Amino acid sequence: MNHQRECPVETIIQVLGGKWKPMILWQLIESNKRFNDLEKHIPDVSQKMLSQHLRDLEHEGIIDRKVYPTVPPKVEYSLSEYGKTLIPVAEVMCAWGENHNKKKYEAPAS
Amino acid sequence: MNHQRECPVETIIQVLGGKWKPMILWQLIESNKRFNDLEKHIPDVSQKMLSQHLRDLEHEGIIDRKVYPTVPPKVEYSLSEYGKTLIPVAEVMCAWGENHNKKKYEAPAS
DNA sequence: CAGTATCCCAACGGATACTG
DNA sequence: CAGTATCCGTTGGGATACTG
Repeated sequence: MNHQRECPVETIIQVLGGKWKPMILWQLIESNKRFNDLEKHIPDVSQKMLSQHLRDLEHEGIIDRKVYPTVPPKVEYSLSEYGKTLIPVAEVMCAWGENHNKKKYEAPAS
Repeated sequence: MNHQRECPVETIIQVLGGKWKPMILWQLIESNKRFNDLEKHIPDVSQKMLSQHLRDLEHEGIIDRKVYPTVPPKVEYSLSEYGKTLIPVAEVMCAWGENHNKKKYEAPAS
């Protein structure tokens, strides 16, 4: 591990750093979902940002997008095999974040 | 672990999500440093952002700031005990990011 | 040395309207 | 249904100048 210079903690922050990306991730870890499903499960997300974040994650290879050529169209999003490598990392991040929030709530030093 | 709604992956992304914060972290993991040292070791960071990020990290309890009341002033930054809990998390994030970058370089699919 | 203050630009994200 | 296009406000961050 190289801590001196180009350490790519930033990389994963960019991949997960959109406002709704972690939420999208958890949703797709839970089960494959259609665009509309994601909208319903993620309150307050706009179509624009949902669409944009989905394309970002797709381009990073994290999620798969399957289009069924029907009318009306059906599109299913799922976590890719590669995307599954993110799960343990996200769990670790999540655990730290949970503890951090708890700490802030208990001791509102700021 | 609760993956349905408020999962705090976002929390750690906020804590580490400034442009220079991961770099600052690695620097302070390596050794305690003064403001000027950090400037030297982090090329291209502006005084404004270095100062701002340091205060952010301090307020989150990640780093300690020790002022020596000398002339000229001397200020030493260090990783707090609590901040050290971030190290293993950052290592995991770093490892995934490193692999992700390598993958992109090998297979420039995009 | 270790910062602050100010100005400014670019990126992010929300609201709304439109489409194959 | 699953998006895209446009507009617009907010925030993040760079450049420069100044200070205890």
